[in-house]
Amino acid sequence: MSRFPETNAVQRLIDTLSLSDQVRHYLLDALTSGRLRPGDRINEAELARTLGISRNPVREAVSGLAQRGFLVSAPRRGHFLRRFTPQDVDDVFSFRICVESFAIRQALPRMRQPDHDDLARLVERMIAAARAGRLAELHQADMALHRRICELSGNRQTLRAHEGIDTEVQMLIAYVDLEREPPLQSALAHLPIVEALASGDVERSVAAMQHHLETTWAFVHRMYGRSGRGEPLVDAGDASPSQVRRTRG
Amino acid sequence: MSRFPETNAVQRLIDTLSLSDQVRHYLLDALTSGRLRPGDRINEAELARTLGISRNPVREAVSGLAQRGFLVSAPRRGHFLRRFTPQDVDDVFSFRICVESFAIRQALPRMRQPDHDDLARLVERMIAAARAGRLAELHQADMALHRRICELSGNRQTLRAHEGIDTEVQMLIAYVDLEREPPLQSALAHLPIVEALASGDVERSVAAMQHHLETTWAFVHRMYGRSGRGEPLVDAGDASPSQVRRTRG
DNA sequence: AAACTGTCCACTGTCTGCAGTTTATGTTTT
DNA sequence: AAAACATAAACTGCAGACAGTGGACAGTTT
Repeated sequence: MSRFPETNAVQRLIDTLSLSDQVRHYLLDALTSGRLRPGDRINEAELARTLGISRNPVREAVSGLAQRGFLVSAPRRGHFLRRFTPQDVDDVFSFRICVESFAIRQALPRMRQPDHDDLARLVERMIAAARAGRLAELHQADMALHRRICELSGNRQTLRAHEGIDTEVQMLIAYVDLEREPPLQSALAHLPIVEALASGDVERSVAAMQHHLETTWAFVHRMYGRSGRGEPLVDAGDASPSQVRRTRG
Repeated sequence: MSRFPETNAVQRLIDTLSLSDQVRHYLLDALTSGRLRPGDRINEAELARTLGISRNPVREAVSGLAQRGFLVSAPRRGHFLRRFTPQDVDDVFSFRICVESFAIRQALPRMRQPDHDDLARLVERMIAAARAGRLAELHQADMALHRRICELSGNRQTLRAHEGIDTEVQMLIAYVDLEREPPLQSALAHLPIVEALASGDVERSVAAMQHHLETTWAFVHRMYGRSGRGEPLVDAGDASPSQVRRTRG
């Protein structure tokens, strides 16, 4: 089939071309970057016009994101970015602790020196970025670290679940002016995890991870706790208070 | 708004109308029932003709299922039902143990007497179905029980994750003539879980659940272990050995 | 003034059609 | 006869168009 050695790489690039895929990434970026805010409606026709394409690829992307729970859809009315309640924060972070702890348990026995070095380098990058005030890079390395651990677990289910959680977390913090941990502190918070992993102590590693995630959780929770003690900021989709339903599998 | 009490039910029926949704359910059923077998191709046009609709709703459904990982897509070549390796079995079941254990931890403190009664009734139904040889009902109650526990956790992330796992498990066992646990034994295996929950002992409940899932895991694993010790039966999508890629978020 | 009814507009859900690829078939060449 | 090639069929990806529904607004009624 492929006579040219570089065909695979080229092929992959070409594959990425599918318009639906591009739209999906475009939308995911809009969601996680805060350009799209909770409750916002997604206008298929307008988006298609903006991107200079037809509505079909747009619909496929949007429909997929709805199936995955990142958008809520109201039949015949459109798709909306979810709204988040304090409970959503708790659900996401408690589940995240569950998943990433499990990832560590599966990853650690499989890790070799190069893997540990990898993680160490990521933390160094975080610290350097924090010192230099490059917040975007800090954030990026942060995500990469957590993701890497899930990859190292070798468990595709875990990795897949983490991807979903990761997206949710980014959506949660995207549109609030988050009262964040100080950058350097945030970067340093990952040191104990990587060190514990390097020592080979599973329980210590899990504990370190849990502690770190609980700290982050607390920061995010504080934001959502403000506008109403436990009461829903707005329940998913105020656009149609009674019958908005999440597209389910 | 609604003066008529049954309006909600009616509304739900009307909402269900979307063709994409219907196709999605149709396909999910085909996947989990074994009517579609791993490696099988999904022919959009043919499916559309069969259902008497156009290709658009079909594409939306298929695309969504691919994004959720239930299908693999090969650009310009089509969508295929995943193939499964022994590792997939291990990944799914180990992760399932992680998720359902977590569900119990969150659910138990929230459970009230009616909830315990609910679960007890489900187990009774399983036992009755097993004794009567109604395997379909047994299987259905089994799934309902596990799902109910995730619901009782009150954690939407957990429930969502469980839905994905549940689908994967059904796909895993759908097309193999599974060497199953004897029906009655399978039904009775759930008793310790529900009893432990009723006693309020979290650790005992978790242990019971883990034991049960490990037993099931072993049965499924045995099937996949046969055709090659650890070697992939076939890796995802032999249709295009080199460049099948999973549609990712 | 408040509630109700009817009309208009925007948008979703779906269909048909077309272009470019991939796969299958048949033919030629060695 | 097997392999390579050429041609035809089939399918995916995308575009454009249409019908039906929901929502907003204005006019009307009580």
